[in-house]
Amino acid sequence: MAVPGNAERPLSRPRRRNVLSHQAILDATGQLLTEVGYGLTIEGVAARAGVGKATVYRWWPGKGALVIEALSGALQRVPVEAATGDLRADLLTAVRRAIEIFAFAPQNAVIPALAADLMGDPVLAQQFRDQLLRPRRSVVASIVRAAVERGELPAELDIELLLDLYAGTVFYRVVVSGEPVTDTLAEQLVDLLLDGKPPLKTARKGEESTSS
Amino acid sequence: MAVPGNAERPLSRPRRRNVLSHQAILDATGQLLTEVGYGLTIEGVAARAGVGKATVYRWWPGKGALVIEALSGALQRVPVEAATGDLRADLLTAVRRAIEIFAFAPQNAVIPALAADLMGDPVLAQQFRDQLLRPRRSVVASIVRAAVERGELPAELDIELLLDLYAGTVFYRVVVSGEPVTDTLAEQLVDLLLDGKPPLKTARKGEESTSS
Amino acid sequence: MAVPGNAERPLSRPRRRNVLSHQAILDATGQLLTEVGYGLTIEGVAARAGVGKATVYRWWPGKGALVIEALSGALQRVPVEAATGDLRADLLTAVRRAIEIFAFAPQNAVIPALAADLMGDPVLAQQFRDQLLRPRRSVVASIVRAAVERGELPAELDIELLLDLYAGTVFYRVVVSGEPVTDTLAEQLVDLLLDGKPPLKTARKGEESTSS
Amino acid sequence: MAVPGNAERPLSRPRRRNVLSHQAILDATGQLLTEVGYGLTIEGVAARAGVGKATVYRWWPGKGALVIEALSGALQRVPVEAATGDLRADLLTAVRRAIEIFAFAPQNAVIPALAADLMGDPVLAQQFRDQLLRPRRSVVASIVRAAVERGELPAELDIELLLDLYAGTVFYRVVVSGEPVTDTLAEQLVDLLLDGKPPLKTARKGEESTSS
DNA sequence: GAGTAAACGAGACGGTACGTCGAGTCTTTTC
DNA sequence: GAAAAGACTCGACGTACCGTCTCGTTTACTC
Repeated sequence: MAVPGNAERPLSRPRRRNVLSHQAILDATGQLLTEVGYGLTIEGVAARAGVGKATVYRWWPGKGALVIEALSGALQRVPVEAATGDLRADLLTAVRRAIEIFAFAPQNAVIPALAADLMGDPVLAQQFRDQLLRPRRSVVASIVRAAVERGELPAELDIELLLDLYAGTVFYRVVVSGEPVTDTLAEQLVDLLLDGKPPLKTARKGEESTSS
Repeated sequence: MAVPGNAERPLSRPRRRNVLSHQAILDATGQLLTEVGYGLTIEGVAARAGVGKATVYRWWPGKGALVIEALSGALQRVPVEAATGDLRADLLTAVRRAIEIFAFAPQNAVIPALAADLMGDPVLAQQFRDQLLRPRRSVVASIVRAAVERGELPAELDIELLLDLYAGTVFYRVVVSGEPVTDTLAEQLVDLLLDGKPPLKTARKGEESTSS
Repeated sequence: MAVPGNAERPLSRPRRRNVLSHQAILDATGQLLTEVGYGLTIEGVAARAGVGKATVYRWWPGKGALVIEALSGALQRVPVEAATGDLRADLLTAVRRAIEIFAFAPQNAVIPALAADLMGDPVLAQQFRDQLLRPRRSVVASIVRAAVERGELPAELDIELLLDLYAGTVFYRVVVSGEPVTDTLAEQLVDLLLDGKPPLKTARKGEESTSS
Repeated sequence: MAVPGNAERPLSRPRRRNVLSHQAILDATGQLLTEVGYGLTIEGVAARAGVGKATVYRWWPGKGALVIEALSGALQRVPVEAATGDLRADLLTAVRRAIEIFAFAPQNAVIPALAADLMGDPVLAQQFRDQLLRPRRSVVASIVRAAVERGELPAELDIELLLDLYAGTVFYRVVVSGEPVTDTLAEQLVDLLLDGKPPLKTARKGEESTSS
């Protein structure tokens, strides 16, 4: 692959960047995301990071890309819970995780705002899906795929759609319909996806609601 | 419509609003929504409507409320397709309708952007749900409720969740995951919701994709 | 002239402007001119005046026009010394005045910098000449013209050139050649202009020098 | 040069001694002076010269010094017209030369801008006068001095002032008063300086005007 | 049908942030 | 060991909108 002898030399573009500034910008972005959400400004990030605005613009085309990279960094520092091998339990964990992220995490308002920006910028959308979405989806996808291989689920299962079903429902409740998001919801979703059981208005257990 | 005499007399307050300006503002908002989307500005609306900015602010607290009212007006001018009584067919129509709105309508990017604004403004969220969401949901809800009463669906069916399931999945595909939104998706969703059939990667028919 | 009945209606452009802001901007400009000279910034002027930048740009196209107007206001507050009727004395006063302005006034560096900007902006040049230059020149011109009418100077005297001769010499010494500007210079110039006496290296009296 | 045997290696890289870079910088400065005038930037010069900004700053303290040196180089390549020995003719030539430089040369706007910078920087002023001004002035000064020695002009003539008189008048007309600069002006100036004739509004011959 | 008070168009106001440019300094890489 | 390349902080640019606030001017309700 590489030319023998000087394999480490990046011939095309060395692109020297100041690692300290770079990290300070991402840290400042992370802080401001929790403080003011997606309404943060590049000017504010630069000031917080002790950096010139131009330095931010040199490396990121805009707020969206910057936020995605900052979230991506935070994401990688969150450990992935190990799969137990129990499909129902693992899927329930995944749904609860989605509920946690979309409904209760402190910066849960960031994702909808960011998502809205994706609609008009395919490049940004690609970056978002590659850096933020795919890593998380692939964790659940491999759990489901293993179950398929064990014969617990149909061979032709549309795994991507399964993922969209539970994540989309939770997301939509939080962002659009405002219906309550409780742990019962997680169970209803798993029952539907694994057993085809239609969602019933059974007695609810936890009654946490979004409401924010 | 107007009762001759004093039909337009507001009961409580001498709300002497200029009906022409009011409508001009809503019209301008509608035009700008299709032209530049949710990125429209109050300044632009006022200019387009031939109206002072203060007149806009006098009647609407901000961009969100204005857009909701404009969309609501447009919504009322769209006729509701009659229910056939065939549950599967009517539900399929509803899903296709959601796909149409979220994925293919010219201003489909408006809803996510507006939704993002709802996260930080409960009053606006209430307005959105009352004026835009509930009317559409109640159409489908009554279709489903009729089927429940006919015994075609379980008595305890969680209708709200059913609505969130298909709408959320479509919305999430368009806005977040970017997975393709095709007519096959509509059939998969209906199969799952009515028959509990897990979504399979069967041969797809229509292969329209979102692409935006 | 005006249509009877509504004579007071300004038909063209009323152009409401906030007099307080307007004056605060000019005052701030004047202060900053003495403090930092022509290197002042619009941003600094706006901040000092407690005004938004846009307000400055609304009424002035740029730094040059703003500075001219500020200087013009200051100029009008300086009383014009009365002509004595003694041509030599009055002209000497005028030359000394030019020396004062170009060589010793606190903001004497402003005029050259401003003048340099005039070279590329005919509109600004016109404004400068109308508002700053002409008022001062016309004072001296009328003194000289009176002397012409009394027969003390030739009827065909090129008064404009006379003005350029002494002002230009002083200006050039200060700005370009750096030669000393003393009171002897004033006398040499008057001797040359009134009597045609060539400038001699006579014993100098005052030996003030520019040097700044 | 230093290394024996392969002294002819200038083609490999813009390397080594300053000579190549140095000249490239001066050339680029000259080009940009004619293209954009004194508004050129160090960044632009460096880019045009194919040189890093730091290289420019290593050898020149700023834009002013760089421009002076570039102009000085150009000046030396202009041949000095020989003196005829006819004082009036030679002086007329000198005045016309000043008119040419200040009013009609393509970069005539450079000198005022540069001059404005001199006001705040005595070191730069000294450099300007040594490298640009003195060479030209000494040419005319020696012509006049020769006439003094021949007895054609008074022994005590203040030659420096004479130079400032005509150069300053021309400069001032172009930069400040905007009065027309024609060939008649040259004759009026010479008449005044040599014969003490006051400037008259005689019929003008050439009516070229500055207009810039 | 006159008086009057609101709502109106127009747009100026103090602000915030935008994204760009250049200054002058500093660091890394290359020859 | 000089210098190319260019990243860095800083500050100002001129623009766009924000939401508030006068201005006179309609208008249409009240008396």
